[in-house]
Amino acid sequence: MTSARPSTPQPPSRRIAEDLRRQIESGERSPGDKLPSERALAEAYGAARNTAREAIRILAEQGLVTAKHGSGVFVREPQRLFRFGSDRYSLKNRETGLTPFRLEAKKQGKVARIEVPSIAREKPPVDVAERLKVPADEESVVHRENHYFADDEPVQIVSTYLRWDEAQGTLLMQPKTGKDGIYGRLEELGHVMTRVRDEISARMPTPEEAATLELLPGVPVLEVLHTSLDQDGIPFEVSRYVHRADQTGLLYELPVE
Amino acid sequence: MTSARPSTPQPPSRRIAEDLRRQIESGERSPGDKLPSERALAEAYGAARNTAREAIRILAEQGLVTAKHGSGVFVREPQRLFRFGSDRYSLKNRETGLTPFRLEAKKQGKVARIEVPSIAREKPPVDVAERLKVPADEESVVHRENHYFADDEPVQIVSTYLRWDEAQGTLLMQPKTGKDGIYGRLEELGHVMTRVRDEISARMPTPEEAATLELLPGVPVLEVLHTSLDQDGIPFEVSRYVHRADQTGLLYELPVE
DNA sequence: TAGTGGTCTAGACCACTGG
DNA sequence: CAGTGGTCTAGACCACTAT
Repeated sequence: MTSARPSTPQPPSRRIAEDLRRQIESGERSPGDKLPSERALAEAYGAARNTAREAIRILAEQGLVTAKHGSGVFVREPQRLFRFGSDRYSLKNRETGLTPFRLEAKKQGKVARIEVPSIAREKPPVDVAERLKVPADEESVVHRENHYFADDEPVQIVSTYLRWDEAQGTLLMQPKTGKDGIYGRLEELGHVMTRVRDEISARMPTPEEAATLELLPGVPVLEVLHTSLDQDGIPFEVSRYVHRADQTGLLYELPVE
Repeated sequence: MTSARPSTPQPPSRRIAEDLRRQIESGERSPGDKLPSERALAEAYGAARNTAREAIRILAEQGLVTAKHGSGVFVREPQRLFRFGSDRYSLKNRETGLTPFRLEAKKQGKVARIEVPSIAREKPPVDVAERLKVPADEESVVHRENHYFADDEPVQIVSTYLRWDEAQGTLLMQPKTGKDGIYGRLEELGHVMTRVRDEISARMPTPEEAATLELLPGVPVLEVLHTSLDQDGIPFEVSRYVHRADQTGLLYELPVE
């Protein structure tokens, strides 16, 4: 009498989602494959279209499938990961004349493009003010916002904050900052990067970030709040990196003790 | 006649979501506050309940609100972050007699608990095999799975992989591994941790992970694939950490160059 | 133009929470 | 018990994509 093992009889939408998930993970449906249409799924399972649709939503939330309006629902392609390493701040990289991002893009055979949508004097966000040790209630920083693209696809958003009293009237206020970029200029100001502190978290994107990064539903972002410390332990630069997590990984390699 | 600025006349569900989002971000609705019920929202906007429900779903996906079945929808409380640092591997911590997790839990005033649901000889996942430099098609590793709790709330899942030929017949096969934990035993086997490599990514959880970590919808996970290298540069331990991103952050502090 | 996903309506019943 | 979210039905129209 007692049936097999329906410990919790799942609702139809979950059951459909589970079936499809199994098919995808077993390789029965490969990346790029088109799933049956919502209407077809509904009919096959004797359910309403909304129920089939809910099943698709569950899979999309897990990052397994992507809906293309007017076209169909497809099994998501596994993405090659960009890797941003702890060596991205390394001085060695300067010898190449390439920024870390251009270097990584080149490794992946992609064309890097960097936009600088804004450079402005601003009040810093509280977390930035804390780390840069500047007042949060004054326009104490310069905010440089950068957008990074690989083959014209957006990959990361970077907001860099510098002390206004140092950056004022220098190349740090310009889109082109000269040889070795901002770190080159900051070195001339007496700040040699000696230690870095990266605070890493993950979350779902804001609508603005989703739009800028052209993120599909169900793709989180990696946020890195980076602080550069100079030879005297003084923080002289804070940056917030927002990476799309479906194409980006981080790599930290470090000595112990 | 021409209305204000409906550049893209948003569908009602988005409009409702946007309204609520503004209210939350402006502080008009504070963390812990209860939102109007789906039925109330629907009536207020002259929409069907499903439309109001869709608006709530959008906010939940962004991690802004949490639905409590039978109770209501609430503005999510900002979570205090656990911080796992690059010093979690540090030998200094051994002097405290506490593992890094217990140490961090204590800092936060919480009670740590660790479960070891399984220890078994297995075939390693391909990414682990690559890093540990063992064959992927044999039962070449011991897999220790650990679940970590703070005040009985699950915080992270850790899968540790060790070479079978080294772990066989030692305390490394037991839940209690003795003084200084597995690293103590591995040191006795001649492996002094000298460098670590952490590969970090973020993604949505699998259903199993969501269940184990009791994750609410819209919460991603942080995955760290960790490799320990000894004094000869030989990898002797690989671990996969899966953290809930709503309560966990990572901190890496390191010298440059 | 046919087929797809995106959104919506107006109901319904169930499962859970709280007083 | 009343009120809440969770799920479902059976339609409908729209927007987009391919052919």
